[in-house]
Amino acid sequence: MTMIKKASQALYSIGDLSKEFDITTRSIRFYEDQGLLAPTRKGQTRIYNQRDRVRLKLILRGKRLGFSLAETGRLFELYDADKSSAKQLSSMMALIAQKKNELKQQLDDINAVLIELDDLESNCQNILTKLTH
Amino acid sequence: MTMIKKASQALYSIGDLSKEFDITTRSIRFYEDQGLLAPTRKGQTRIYNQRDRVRLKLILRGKRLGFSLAETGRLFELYDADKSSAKQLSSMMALIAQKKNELKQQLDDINAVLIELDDLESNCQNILTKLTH
DNA sequence: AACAAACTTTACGTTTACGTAAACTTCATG
DNA sequence: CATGAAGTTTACGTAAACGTAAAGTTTGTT
Repeated sequence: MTMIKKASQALYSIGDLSKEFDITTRSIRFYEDQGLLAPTRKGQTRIYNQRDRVRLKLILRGKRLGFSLAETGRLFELYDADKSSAKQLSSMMALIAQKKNELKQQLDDINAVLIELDDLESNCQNILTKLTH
Repeated sequence: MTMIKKASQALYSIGDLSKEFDITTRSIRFYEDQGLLAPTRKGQTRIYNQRDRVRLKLILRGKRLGFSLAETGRLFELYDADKSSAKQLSSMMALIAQKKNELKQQLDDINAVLIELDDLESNCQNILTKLTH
């Protein structure tokens, strides 16, 4: 409930995070189950630090983008991945390039829908003005 | 399999569309089941016209954006909706505004991820050059 | 001490978006 | 005419992402 502080390290309970991001504790535990979070424990109780919190934020951003949890997990792996071998690195860059392409496609899609909605909106506005006039 | 023409109206079989958009016929029938498509019939067989095809394209664009089929359905309804009453129109415009906000949020999200991926990419490129050098 | 609030695990249920198989009809063609 | 390709319906199965109890522990407060 109250934020736990310990040597200038901000710590959070599962309830803290569920309130902050307006999700259920069930969801947070599920993300852990799927390997996307790994809070420490104090006894049985989960303790989340700043990094965990950022991860959770990233998970939710991914969801807004229509990423599956598995996809978001793969992105996490990309960040944490072993960058020691050239082979690793180039297969990694291929993945990055692919993701970038998907996202660019998504950008185009969104812009298209936005234009259509703008169109529809001004159309509605027009009819409305005529109606109330 | 061959495209059916009839007085300059382009018509398609379910197989045509499944090939064109690289999806299964099962999916197409499912979209119909959910009320997103309504092809005419020739006997038992579904016949899709240009409008159906466009709709299908929009469904798939929606999917790329992470829309549920229900959401896409609601968008379709927006387009087709009754624009006769001022009440209808304004509640409709509220919906449009909401969707626009969601999409703008999504735009921001995508741009953020793209920047991060660019970052990660150049990072990788850097290490790779040093490694192979 | 007792009580509520917040935490825990376990486990079955639910929705969405199809996959997959079975069993059938229709149609062009060798 | 049979046979293969493409269409149909019906129906059960499945993965993802949780929802929703149930049943128990821990902790701070009255």
